Amino acid sequence: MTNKPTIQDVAKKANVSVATVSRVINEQGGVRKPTEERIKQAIKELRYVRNAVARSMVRKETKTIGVIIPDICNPFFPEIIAGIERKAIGADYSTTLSSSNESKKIESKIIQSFVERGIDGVIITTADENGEHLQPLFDANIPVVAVDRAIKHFDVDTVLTGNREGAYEAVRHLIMQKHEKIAIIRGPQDTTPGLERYKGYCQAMEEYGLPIKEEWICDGDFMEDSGYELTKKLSTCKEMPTAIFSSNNLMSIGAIKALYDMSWVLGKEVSFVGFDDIDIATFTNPPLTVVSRPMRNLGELAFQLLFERMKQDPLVKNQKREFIVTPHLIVRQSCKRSVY
Amino acid sequence: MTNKPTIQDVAKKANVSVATVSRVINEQGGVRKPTEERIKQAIKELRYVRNAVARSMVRKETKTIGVIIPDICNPFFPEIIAGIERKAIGADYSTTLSSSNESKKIESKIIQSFVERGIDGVIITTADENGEHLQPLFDANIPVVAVDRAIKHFDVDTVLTGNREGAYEAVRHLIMQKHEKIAIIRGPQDTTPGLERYKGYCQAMEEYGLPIKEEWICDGDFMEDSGYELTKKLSTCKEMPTAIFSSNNLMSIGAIKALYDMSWVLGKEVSFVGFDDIDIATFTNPPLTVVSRPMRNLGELAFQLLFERMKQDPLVKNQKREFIVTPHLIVRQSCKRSVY
DNA sequence: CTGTTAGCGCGTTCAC
DNA sequence: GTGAACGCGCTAACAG
Repeated sequence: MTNKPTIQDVAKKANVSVATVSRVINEQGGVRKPTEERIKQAIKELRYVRNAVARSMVRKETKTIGVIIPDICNPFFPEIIAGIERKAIGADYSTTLSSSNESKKIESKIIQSFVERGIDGVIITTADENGEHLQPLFDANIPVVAVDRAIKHFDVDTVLTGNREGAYEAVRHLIMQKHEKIAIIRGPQDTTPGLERYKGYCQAMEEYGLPIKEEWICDGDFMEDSGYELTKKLSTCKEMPTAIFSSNNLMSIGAIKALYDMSWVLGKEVSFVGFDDIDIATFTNPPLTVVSRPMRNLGELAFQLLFERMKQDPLVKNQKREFIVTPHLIVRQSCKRSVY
Repeated sequence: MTNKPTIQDVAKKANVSVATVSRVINEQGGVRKPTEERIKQAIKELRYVRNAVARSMVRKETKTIGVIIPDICNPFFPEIIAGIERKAIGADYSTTLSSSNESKKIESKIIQSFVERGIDGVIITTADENGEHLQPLFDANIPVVAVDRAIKHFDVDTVLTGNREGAYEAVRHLIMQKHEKIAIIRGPQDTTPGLERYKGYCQAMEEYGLPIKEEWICDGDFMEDSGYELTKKLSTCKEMPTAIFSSNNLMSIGAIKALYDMSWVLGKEVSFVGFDDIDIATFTNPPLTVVSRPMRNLGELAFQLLFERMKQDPLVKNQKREFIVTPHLIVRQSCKRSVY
């Protein structure tokens, strides 16, 4: 960032004023053809590139959006990001990405940095759904879209999945296979996905008059290790479950690993359904039945909503919008009830 | 980004000059305690946050680095990114991420946008190793670090993996299991990883005096589908290979899927080693032997190198540095030579 | 210790 | 059609 030619240099070289150069740079028209050519020539010769910082300064926009996610290594999020970026690049926005590692504190810092930088909008899967820590964003009047997890403290556009329905369908599927003793590995109950998926589980169980033993309810943290540990724990139940519902992808991986390690035979001694599809699903024996959702679409939708906000589309003013994308069950073979 | 209080407002409220406010904001010292307190109070009351754009304008740095990768949905890259971000956040840098989708054209656009935005440095896994399209970065004097793929046209710090050694070890391992007919699913030969891994394969084969049939050499594009298709193709060889070496993670997944679909029995009719570890590796039957590498470290190292460049550390001036991180073989069971 | 002021590079009136 | 000049918010001399 040194000695870069400025609009001044171009103006001088082309024998015009900076105003005229600015006009052709921004394609505002109203410049005679020959002048324009001269300017373009100068730009090329000088290798001039416009300075977005200075431009942001006067325009009061950075054409940049911030994205905050809790864990970039969970394959769910790269898909979301890919969706966001796809749309963003089309709208000529850059994407600044940060991972909070599920820490509210880190998230606050990221937010601070975002508002300092004058980001135009934020898409966030928050580490803390209370959301008071998003205050600075609202102070600065920066539009926010929540993805996958809601935000309680503020009214923001939100893109969620049908968590409850998805979980309900999954458990119902288990029940249809004559399962009655179904355990759940829950996610954090202070997150929308964690709680709603649990509710879906309960709903299905209740609807079919099935009892829910306390020992079948395990609390995980959406990470692989907890899936592993909790599955081991489930194997020690006084009343052994014949099926397990796992609340997310990473915990499913852990769970399956545990099953293998304990020789608790999948699809024979115990059935399994997980929320979110995973690579390993078709490699286990039998393949895993899972709840799947169009992740890339979630990201695209999120950007779309944010974009409208950033443009201050009058149509969407003052109304919180909530989109719930419907997931669907991919039935493979891990739920068949066989001999027990 | 509207009506935000400025340093002026704070100055007025605290009855001092902007210079003094600037001093406390930047913790430069030389301000009497009571004045400082008054200013801090004003900042709090006004909810003032400093404007990084204006600051960048005069400081001529944005405290932002740009990261370009070819495919965010390849789990290899999120790990890299996690490593970069970890270090970056510690050094108080933000990270702007963009995915090129392996397109040189898109990559050029991203680069253009980066230099316009006055990014301080770039970490890139380029879609085109020739690298002429990186010219604008050098025009603008922006330091660059290449990760995983080299850049030919310019001398830049580079972080690579021991691709050849890794592949060599993998193939050698196969040979030690008495395999002689070993096929390779190659990556693009105009990429360092693609080419070097192929060289490692050749080296091992030659060293042990094993012939390489042309039909055993398949050209993939590092994506899952090509792994799938090429494995199918391999099954039609006149002289069937007894082992396959796959050049990357995604192609490995495709390959294994193909094996399953064709009932070409893994670990029995055909052995397998892949470059890069993958989730599914421990779920296949038998589990997959793979070449593994410390991806997060690659990212951390890359940032470290870039950081030194950005600080213009005189120690590193004018020398291109190249780091090669050694991979290692994780031996599982997919290579045992059994009955054929 | 604190204040004044000159830019940083650009977009935008408002004249010409 | 084109140009001159102001100001965006801040930092960095330089004065006091």
